[in-house]
Amino acid sequence: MTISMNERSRKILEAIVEDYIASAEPVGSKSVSCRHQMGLSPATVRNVMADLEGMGYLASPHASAGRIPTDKGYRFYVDTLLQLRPLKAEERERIERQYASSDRRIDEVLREAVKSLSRLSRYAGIVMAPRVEATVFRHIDFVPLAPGRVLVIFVSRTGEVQNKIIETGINLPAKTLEQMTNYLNRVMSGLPLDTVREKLAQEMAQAKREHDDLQQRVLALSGQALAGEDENARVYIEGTSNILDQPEFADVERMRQLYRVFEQKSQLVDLLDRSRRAHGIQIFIGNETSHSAIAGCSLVTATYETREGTIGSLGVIGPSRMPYAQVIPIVDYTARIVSQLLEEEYQ
Amino acid sequence: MTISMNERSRKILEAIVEDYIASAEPVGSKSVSCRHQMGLSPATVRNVMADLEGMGYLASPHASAGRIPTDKGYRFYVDTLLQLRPLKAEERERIERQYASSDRRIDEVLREAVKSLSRLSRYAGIVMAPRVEATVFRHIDFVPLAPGRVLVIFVSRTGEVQNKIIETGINLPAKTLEQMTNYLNRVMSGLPLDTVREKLAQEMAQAKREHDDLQQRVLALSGQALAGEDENARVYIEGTSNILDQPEFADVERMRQLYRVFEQKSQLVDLLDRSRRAHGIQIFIGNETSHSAIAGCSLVTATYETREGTIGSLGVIGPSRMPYAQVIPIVDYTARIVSQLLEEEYQ
DNA sequence: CGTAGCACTCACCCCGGTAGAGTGCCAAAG
DNA sequence: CTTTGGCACTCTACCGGGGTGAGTGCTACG
Repeated sequence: MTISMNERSRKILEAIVEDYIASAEPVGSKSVSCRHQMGLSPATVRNVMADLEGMGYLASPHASAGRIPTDKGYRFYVDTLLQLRPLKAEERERIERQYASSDRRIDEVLREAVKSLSRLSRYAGIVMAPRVEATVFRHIDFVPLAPGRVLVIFVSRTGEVQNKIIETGINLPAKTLEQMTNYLNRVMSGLPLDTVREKLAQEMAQAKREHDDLQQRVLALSGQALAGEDENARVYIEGTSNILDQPEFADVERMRQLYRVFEQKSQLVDLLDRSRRAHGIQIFIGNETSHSAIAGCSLVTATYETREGTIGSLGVIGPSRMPYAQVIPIVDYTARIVSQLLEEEYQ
Repeated sequence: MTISMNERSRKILEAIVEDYIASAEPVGSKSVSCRHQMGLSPATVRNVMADLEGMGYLASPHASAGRIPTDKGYRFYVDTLLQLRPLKAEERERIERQYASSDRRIDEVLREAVKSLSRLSRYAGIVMAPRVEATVFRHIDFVPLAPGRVLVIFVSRTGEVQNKIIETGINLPAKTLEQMTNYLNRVMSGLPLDTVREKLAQEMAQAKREHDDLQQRVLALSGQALAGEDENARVYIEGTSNILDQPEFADVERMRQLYRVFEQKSQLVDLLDRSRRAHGIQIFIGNETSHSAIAGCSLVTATYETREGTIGSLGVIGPSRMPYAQVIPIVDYTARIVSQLLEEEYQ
């Protein structure tokens, strides 16, 4: 009764995880010994399986069913057993084609990415857009809509447009707004947004000293327009109904829980944000997410980035019983393509 | 065996529909005769129920269950039996408060509306934004992003912002763009979008005659930017997971179908568009939608409008077994509030 | 025309029996 | 000491049957 993970145990764990991924049914000793002709009798496999269960890699739903992998089992599989199935040229091409028609603006690209992820993985695609803070100032514009109400439009270098209507209280003359537009566009262009914020604050202080009330107000406007947006609105999800086809979600209560999570998004924001802080591919399995509502689910994520650093993350969410060997390359390649498209925009 | 709908039959139909709405269980003759003490024995009620079934207002799931309303039954109930339960002052206030923080821009207002609808009805809220064609030109802006790529921003009178990146092929000088911006903003401001389109076409023709290639190109840009957007993107849905709580969706297959519809949206676009063409409250019950995927569901919609006419529609989607008496006033009042908020924007 | 009574019909639940899959353990073989 | 074959055991899933209860349809009567 070895308590170590020798070569044989690993092979058997691998076989079980892969069988279970393929069939969604508890795997028994016999099927392992037969289908993976490794010259071992069912009895031997049974012994090993008992060990693996003792070590926490497998669990049995009930006494006389086969075994299914635990979260720990999946983790071990993903970390040390998994052999990625690289994408075929035609698959890579298919991914690339997806973006051909897109207008290369970041939100367009991300929207295509989320569609592509869900279609290819047959699970739910999930993408988190960069925080506005991470963007670079390109252009600002004030459009007076009515006395006391101004629409502020802000464009980032990558062509993202943010806009906000601000109640100014008093009526700002169009002339002042125009002058201010020109000034800001000249001075701030090309600066990262946090720098822009600082500068605005400085200029406001100066305007105050000079008792230039009008200018102070317009600067305040700009500051408001650049204020951070709703975190949850930055998450795109698509293909959630794919997950409904999975047998593990035949249970209505679990579906409900999962859809609450999709609708609420905040837990996804949390995970994608954690992923963003890391680098490259990351995998959250089941309870590792520490969000019990998505127990039984895994998240495969990757970061997308430009040469100025990581700017966001994207991935796939599906049942823990997921063909990681295929999903990981899909997520990985999508992240690369997205990075590349955005990089081109940066010039 | 009367084949007419006399007062008594109507009362009984009403009782059955309301009991079924409240309980989600087939209602039997006894419970009708008891709970609605109308001085009739179960046997009499049975006779009437048999008639109602014969006329197609009721159906029995199987021989010895009670009866449930058919689509036709709901239709009759809604059209001639239903007594609306008007909103209490506090409920109206609660709806209004929802919009207090919104920035009154149309998409903000609609986003609040869809949230409010789903929260109040406890079903899914659904809102369709106006078509761009219905809006009035307010402002256009060109932001050169890179040589050969221009971001075109278009603002409607209500402060909606649409933007699009256009590949121009050749490099348009900033000067030309600026002149053109000024010109277009002067000439087009306040015109409805279809008029703007026509005018653009005229001006392009003229530029062509005058061999003013640059100007012709910029005009073409503007035209492209005003092109219609994706229909499906105009639909907001929220609170879909509310529907999962309904007992009629305990069946996984139906949930799947429904979620496919929510994700795909095109069928909803169709219904909301039909609703928009009508006036005021409209109710689609079950198969009346002629979309079999949402069988068993009803849609309560209303149009929102300004003094210039109907611009969009909003409503609630839930099971046909829906407390119409409460849902209809909610939808109605929401549409009024939205109309009013937008009207204020129009000045 | 309304009502009471009665036989009938299903869906639902609980039961017990069975088949099948898979395990755990043990003793024998390599 | 490891592997294997054998065997008893366990537990689930599946089936068929009887009982129960709700609700109906029909008929006869006031």
